[in-house]
Amino acid sequence: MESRMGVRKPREPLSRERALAAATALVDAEGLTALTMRRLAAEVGVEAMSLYYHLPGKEGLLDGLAEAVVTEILAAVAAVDATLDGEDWRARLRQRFLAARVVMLRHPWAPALLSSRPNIPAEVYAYYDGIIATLLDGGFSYRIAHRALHAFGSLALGFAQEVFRPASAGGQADVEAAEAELAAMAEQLPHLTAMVAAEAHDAADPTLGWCDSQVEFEFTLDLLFDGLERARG
Amino acid sequence: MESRMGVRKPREPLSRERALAAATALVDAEGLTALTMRRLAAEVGVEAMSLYYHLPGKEGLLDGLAEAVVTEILAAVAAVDATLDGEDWRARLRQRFLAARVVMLRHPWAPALLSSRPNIPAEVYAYYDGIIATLLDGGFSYRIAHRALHAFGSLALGFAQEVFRPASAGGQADVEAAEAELAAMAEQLPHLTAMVAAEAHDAADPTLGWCDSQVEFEFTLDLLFDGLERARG
DNA sequence: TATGGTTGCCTTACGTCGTAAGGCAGTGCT
DNA sequence: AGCACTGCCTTACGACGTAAGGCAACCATA
Repeated sequence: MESRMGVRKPREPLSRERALAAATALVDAEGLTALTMRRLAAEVGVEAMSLYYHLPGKEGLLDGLAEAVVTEILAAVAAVDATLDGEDWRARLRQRFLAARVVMLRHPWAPALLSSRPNIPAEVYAYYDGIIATLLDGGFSYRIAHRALHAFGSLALGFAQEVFRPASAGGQADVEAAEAELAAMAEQLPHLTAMVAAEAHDAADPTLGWCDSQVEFEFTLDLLFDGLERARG
Repeated sequence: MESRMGVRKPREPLSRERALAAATALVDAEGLTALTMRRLAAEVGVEAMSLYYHLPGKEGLLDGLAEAVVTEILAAVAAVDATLDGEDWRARLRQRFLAARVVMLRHPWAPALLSSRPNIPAEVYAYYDGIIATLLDGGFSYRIAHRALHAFGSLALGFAQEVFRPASAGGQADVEAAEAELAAMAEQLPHLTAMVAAEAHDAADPTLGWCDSQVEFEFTLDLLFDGLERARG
């Protein structure tokens, strides 16, 4: 027996999801700089400090936003991928990237947000796992799959920072946390973890951007040079 | 006859250059978030508001920082390029990129800074002009040179934002200002301006990142796919 | 030598930001 | 009845960028 005293619902109680949805709408409409705690609070009809009951602070809010975008990308990619059963790796990868791009165009602030986040959202790993899976399915070795990921750069998520690794500014703890997190969901990222294992990176670098070694850089360089030479006409 | 009354110079009077040098040192040591007007002022032994005599505000400070990094890149690139007279385009481009990368590794904050600037520093145009010159010298058409620039992405300046164009948030004025600026130094950017003219972009898009059209995106995609296919082994 | 403008730095103050600390009404469980 | 918890609020603090204005030292000119 639920209480049903008023025809007017006084207010549904606000949740992390509602807050994040409002934040996304705000940022879509007015850009990242418009997103302040007070402003978002006003947007959902609440005072600033009330947000802290549902979100762990501004950074947590931004993390949530980033997570939400990647989730949206994940969904879009999964949708197109499901329609491409018979296709080869090129067609599949192409459609994946194009689908991700559509989401990015809907949220132009996403690349800047993602590249500014000190810790990589967990969903990003899942996204990359799907790319790796497609490559492996296409007959690529772990090594080339790895290098391909680097080479794709900004085509995958709309941004790329070859040199800069935000985690490097965050100290050792963040790296360890990222490692632990990655290990925790290893069975959900079979291809990624297998690739990392196969590549046998130094233990300190188990994510996907830090191994910005000279060799990755030059591999991409040569890939592009070769392609351009052929296109020179 | 200059006045020379004291053995002790009371203080040399602080300049834009000294302020920018201090800012660079600060950011190298403690990251972009440590750069505040008050902190920088303290660093050069002055009160915060005194900085406004030499710099037009925080944004102007960041612009100056960005300009300084690109200038450093420009110098490094010019130095190596001078030693590569007989080499082909591949070797020259490679050394250019690697030289730029060294500077980036010295200033890990540079990609984030550059990608966050609402207006592209003028020096960036000069940098791209040099790349285009190398490509043209290597026998490339303006069209392929243009697409090559897009394909290089983050290899050139350490970052790339395929979708996001900061200027889009800045309104019309910024685009016009950029156009005017570019036109003003057209004779210093012969290859860039020639390429833009040859490509006949829509008048609204004369810079280097905005033409992030589907075709550029897919060109890069195919370039990489072709290269990867050959590397598949 | 007196004077007035310019240069370089300072003090004070305002509005905005994120958020710590604590209050207070409503709900549900014991 | 009592109490804990939930969800929101008020107040307040320190840090930020910067507008407004003051003040001393310098310099050129009369």
